[in-house]
Amino acid sequence: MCKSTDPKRALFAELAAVARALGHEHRVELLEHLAQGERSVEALARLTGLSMANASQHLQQLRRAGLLDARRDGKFVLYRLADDGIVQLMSVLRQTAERNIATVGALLARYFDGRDGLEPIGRADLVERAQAGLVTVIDVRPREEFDLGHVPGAVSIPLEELDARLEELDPAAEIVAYCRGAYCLLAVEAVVRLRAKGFSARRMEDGMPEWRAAGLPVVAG
Amino acid sequence: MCKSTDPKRALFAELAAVARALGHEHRVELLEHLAQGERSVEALARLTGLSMANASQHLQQLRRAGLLDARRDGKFVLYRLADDGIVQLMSVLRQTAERNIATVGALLARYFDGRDGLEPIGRADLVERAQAGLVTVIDVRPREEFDLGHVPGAVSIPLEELDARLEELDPAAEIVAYCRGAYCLLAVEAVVRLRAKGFSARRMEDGMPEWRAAGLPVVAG
DNA sequence: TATACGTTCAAGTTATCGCTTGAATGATGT
DNA sequence: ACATCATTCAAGCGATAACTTGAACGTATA
Repeated sequence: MCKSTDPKRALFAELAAVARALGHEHRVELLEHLAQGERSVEALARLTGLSMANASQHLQQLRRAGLLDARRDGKFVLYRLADDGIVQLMSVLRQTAERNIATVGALLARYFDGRDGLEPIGRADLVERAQAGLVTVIDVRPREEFDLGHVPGAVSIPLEELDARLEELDPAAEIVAYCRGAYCLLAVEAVVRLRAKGFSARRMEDGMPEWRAAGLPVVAG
Repeated sequence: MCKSTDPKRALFAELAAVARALGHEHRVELLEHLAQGERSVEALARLTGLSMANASQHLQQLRRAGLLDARRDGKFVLYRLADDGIVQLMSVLRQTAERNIATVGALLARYFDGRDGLEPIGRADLVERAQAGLVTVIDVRPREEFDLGHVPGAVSIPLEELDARLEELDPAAEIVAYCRGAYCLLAVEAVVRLRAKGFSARRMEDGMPEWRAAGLPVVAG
């Protein structure tokens, strides 16, 4: 039979340990933020609404599971994903959840279909049409995140500034908005507002982390 | 900002719930067995060494997470994976664990490198060479699992019978063995024994569940 | 109908997890 | 050296998960 049951068991235990690290709402949220780039504990605590001590503990748990790396920069400790493959792991987890959990489907239907009728545009299509000059790509995340890395050629228009900067956009071109990922609602909101103003707008599938994970070029600064 | 924080939180919670379902050694092992095909609670309890009540509870937990389906057949309740994509989820989880956890690498090194020097053969290569008649494919799992589904053209030689059935194998052909998956050691053991007898033997990458998940043909019965 | 068997349920114990609070550590700037 | 700030550690509480035991449920066989 499978000769040594010990190492098999140990492997199962390791897999379970990694899975358990993903097995908490707050840690999933932390990873979602960290998929954007490295962040300090304080920034993550603020973004998630967790106490510093609590955020720190969850981050250390993720680090112990091998999902995060930490480095010190001055008085801050910056965490980041240990590996770009972790985005893929989150993505597959999300797909599984979407397929299997009725409530997820319902949530998505409620918050996407009703607000954003059109299918999102795929990354490959987007690259093609952007090169042909057919689309204007806008990045609706906060400028801080834009600076850390964005789609080449994209214009930074944080959602708060969108209404004030409509005149910058070409009404003849199709506008494609993107933000942090499949479940970030920034881009959905942007599309809804743009359509209300008569623009032809769609959102890009997923968001920055998946773009990066797909090996597509990223511009920083 | 991201308009409603509620649905986002709910989504994180759902992802975490799925991950938490994978977050126990025994449930990972159960899924690994179920990747081979549907099994009764009794069979799974026997395979894993768990008590029936305990196995039942873990299975129900996996079912609640949407990872398993159950159906009744006579006095047995048969569980199976709710979705072939779950094999992919397990696979990505394994890859992440391998990349990130030193101990997993060490375990693999200890139990594979020392026993099975050659790289495993990829599925695409295997299909090609099998069609050209260059290799003999053997399935070293118990016959019960072979019957539930195997690689077309493969010969069922459970590991226990291998030594007694060496004369069936062509010493001139290359022999490729496969079993349940990347961490099943049946095929590794078979390769070691065959090489000791002078055969040219390798193992196939991964195993039956991944073959099935890759969309390659499967023969049953 | 009665019995056997596989499975699930319910209750109870032990261990672990998540969170808060308050103190300790480590780097920075005056 | 001192104060400041970001982070981590340590202790304690409440909640949840894992496992065992014994009983209940459903289905097939005598």
